[in-house]
Amino acid sequence: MRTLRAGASRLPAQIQVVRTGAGGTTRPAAIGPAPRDAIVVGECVAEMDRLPAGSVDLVFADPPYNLQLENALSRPDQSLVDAVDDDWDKFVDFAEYDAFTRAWLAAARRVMKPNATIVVIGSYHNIFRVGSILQDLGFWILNDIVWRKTNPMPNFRGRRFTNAHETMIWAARGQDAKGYTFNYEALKAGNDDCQARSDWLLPICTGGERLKDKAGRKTHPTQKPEALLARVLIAASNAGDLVLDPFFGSGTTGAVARRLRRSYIGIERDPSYAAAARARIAAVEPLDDEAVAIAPTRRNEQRIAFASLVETGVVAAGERVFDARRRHCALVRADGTLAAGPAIGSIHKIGALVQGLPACNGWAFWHVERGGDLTSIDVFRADARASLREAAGL
Amino acid sequence: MRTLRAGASRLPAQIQVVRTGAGGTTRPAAIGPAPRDAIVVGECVAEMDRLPAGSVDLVFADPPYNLQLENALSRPDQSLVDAVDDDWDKFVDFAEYDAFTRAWLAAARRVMKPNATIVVIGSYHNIFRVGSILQDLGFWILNDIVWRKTNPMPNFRGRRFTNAHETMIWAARGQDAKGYTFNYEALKAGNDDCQARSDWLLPICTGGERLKDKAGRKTHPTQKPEALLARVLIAASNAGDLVLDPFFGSGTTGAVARRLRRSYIGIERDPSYAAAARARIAAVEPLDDEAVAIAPTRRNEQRIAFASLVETGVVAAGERVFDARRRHCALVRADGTLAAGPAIGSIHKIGALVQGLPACNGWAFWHVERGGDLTSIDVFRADARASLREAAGL
DNA sequence: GCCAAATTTGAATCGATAG
DNA sequence: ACTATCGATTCAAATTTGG
Repeated sequence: MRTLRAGASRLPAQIQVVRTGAGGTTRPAAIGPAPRDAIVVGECVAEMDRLPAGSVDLVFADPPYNLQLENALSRPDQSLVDAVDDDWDKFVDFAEYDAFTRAWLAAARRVMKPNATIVVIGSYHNIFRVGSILQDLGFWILNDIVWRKTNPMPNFRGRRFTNAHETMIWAARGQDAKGYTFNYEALKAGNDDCQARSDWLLPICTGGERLKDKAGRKTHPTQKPEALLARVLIAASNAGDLVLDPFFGSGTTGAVARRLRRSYIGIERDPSYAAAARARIAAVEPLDDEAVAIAPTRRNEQRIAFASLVETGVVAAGERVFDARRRHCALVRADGTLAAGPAIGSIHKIGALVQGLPACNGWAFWHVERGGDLTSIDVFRADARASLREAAGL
Repeated sequence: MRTLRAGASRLPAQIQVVRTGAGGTTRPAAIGPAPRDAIVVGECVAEMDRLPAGSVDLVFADPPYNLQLENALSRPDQSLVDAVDDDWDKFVDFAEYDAFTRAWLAAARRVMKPNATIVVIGSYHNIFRVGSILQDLGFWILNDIVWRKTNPMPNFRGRRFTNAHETMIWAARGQDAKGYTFNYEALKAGNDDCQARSDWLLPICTGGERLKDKAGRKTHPTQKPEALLARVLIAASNAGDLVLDPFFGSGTTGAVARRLRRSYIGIERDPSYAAAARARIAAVEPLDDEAVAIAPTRRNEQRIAFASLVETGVVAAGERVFDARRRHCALVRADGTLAAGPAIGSIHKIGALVQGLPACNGWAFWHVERGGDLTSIDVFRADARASLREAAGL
């Protein structure tokens, strides 16, 4: 349970709902600056075509699964399973589903920034079509991610394995897009300092989180858990980023985006879903900046030159550096290079040379003698960074 | 360890190796009764075309994955990863891979009995192509099954999630094939009387099971674990059934089939792989008829990430954690890290930092306020474990 | 011989930047 | 588009080496 704090009740005035004309048929034009924190009622391809190219940082899509249910399914006690039988999940054949998929993925790709990524969730009914078309359109798959459900619906007929997972495909806009957002360090720190895997274990959406009408019927048949979206947004976006969800449904993406201080655009063709999403998001309290700011990573830390350690005397010119087991050693020169026999070069080059390797991280490899023990030169780099931060008033 | 029993040492006289003419180009004809317990050296499409239609009970296929590796990958210690760079995994583009896939799947479909099923394993590189083509050819997908690896290769660059699983697609010959084999009760009985799920946790193939040459080099780059094949054969075939593997490789399918008293046909185009498979299978001791039952693995999967407690709201992002005597405190961030002043890191790292210690068990150290009192976060971890066990039906 | 420590390895579409 | 440089990056399990 989340409790309200001071300021919690302020309304999200920035939430807008844009409506297409009745019928919601194709209607291009628009292409101003992309709206932020908006729900658009309309067809997703037409509405994406109205957004400016290269404007969103992340796409999360939960498209129709193209379930092929021919008969009603009943439980062993003869009660009826409330299956997905909505019009939006009816496709005549694979060709039609493929054409639909190609259209919305192409539209999504246009509005993605060059370094944006896309996450599409699906089941075996549709995910192979989606994955193939993603590849055909030039997307570059980064991972397929398995959402393992702690509490899946059992297989009542006993003719298959319990369908206990869904699959997400995470893809960059293209093979050359190397600068995509992946908050590796944050995910690792949140996972007992162990790198995050491609299989995620999470419960399905139930209980108080599941939207229901007054009669207790679920508002949307495939509402995704907020925990799933939270992990997606934390992994592949930063605070302030713009997240597009072309199949907004009950608005889980918007609710989590607002809580994590991302902006969102949700496109939904059913006005009643859009209304439910709007009310839901309005009740969300964004987290404090501090709770969602990007964790600093080693990648974006201040660079320290080994030469500056020598200049300041932290490591003395003329002393010797060793590897952790004293199998190799080298001489520190006044200009911040090392000498090993006739060879002179950077801490990395000489580290690689003495080991006969193509490369080496000299910061991790070399140590100096302090009080009889060996101390990694990386310790002195960390000290230098700390004093730099202090000097900067942090 | 399997011990030899009376009659155990009889040689598998029925193992035959059939060879195509040199070059192994297309060579139809044949179509007598299907061979049993045979390894055929040749191209899989041509060799399948020589088998009679409707003759096999199960197809297991581990086709080339179409990896598209451009550069060498080295570990942090500069050792080189032995990547798959074999000729059989070279395709110029997706179109060529698709044509190849369509050809072998169509050939396999012809030789399947009406109620036969097929299992194809792959990774995100190829599985979406395979799944789409299966559907296009009229196969009816029954499940996608996730093989979760207990010991996957880590992601060395920190740019993606650890690729910790592979995907199998299990499909019937067509939508109308209702009489396929699925040993539901056996799987359930072997799984603590709990329905078998679509996610399987198994180690990769290492140790004594991994075939190696005299120099210690692995015989085949992608040898699958026998436990995986055993579960497939137990689930989708019966003793005496004929199992076809068109990409036989090191012969895992044949070895497990022989042990579980199924017959097999293995097609392999590389004579040296076929020879290794033949020797391997000859050493396998078939189980007693009654012993052909299930040995399920339920491994400890108790690891709970602090991030998952935050995602599910058990611990709220934005709240504060304290040590038992409230001498230290930190802020819970949405990604499951803690913030103490400017420092951000895991529960362990920040616990160590605030105490000025080199290490700290964050689970034991940190507490949250609940009803005015402090509760150890380890209590919530224990709760999460308990509900996991419950969800697993234990 | 036994236990501890060190080493090896696995289907991988795995950098950024300056010049 | 290319090269050279800097320096960032790993988990589980089996096997080998050392004490």
